[in-house]
Amino acid sequence: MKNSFGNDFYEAVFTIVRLIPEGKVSTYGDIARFLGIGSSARMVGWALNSVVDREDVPCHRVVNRNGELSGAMHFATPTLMKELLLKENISFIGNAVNLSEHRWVIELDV
DNA sequence: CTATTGACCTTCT
DNA sequence: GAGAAGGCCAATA
Repeated sequence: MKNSFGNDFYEAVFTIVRLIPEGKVSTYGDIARFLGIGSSARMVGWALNSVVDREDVPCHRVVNRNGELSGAMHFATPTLMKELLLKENISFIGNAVNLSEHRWVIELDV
């Protein structure tokens, strides 16, 4: 079946991450769920791993359910992710993002 | 080809 | 409320 993303789960993730507005962040689970949880949130991270070199996809705007920068270690530098988020005026709670203020909800209802 | 790990989340005990 | 286990799909060894 040719779902909107059913063809390429990866492209779907890239597309959504690319649509993340500035100063907002999304979570792996939310994205995976939006796609239909057909592959688990894990695949989302793997997909992003292929995009770390691509500046078209702000992987730094994607964090885990806890708001922690889980994939920060996979970036060029372990602090690059935090730095980028800080430049976006994103609030930080210790080592995690303030999801209460920057949790971007996918346009499911909007 | 089989086994293990991996940027995770949900649910049961 | 906290902790542990399972599940999902894919890639790498």
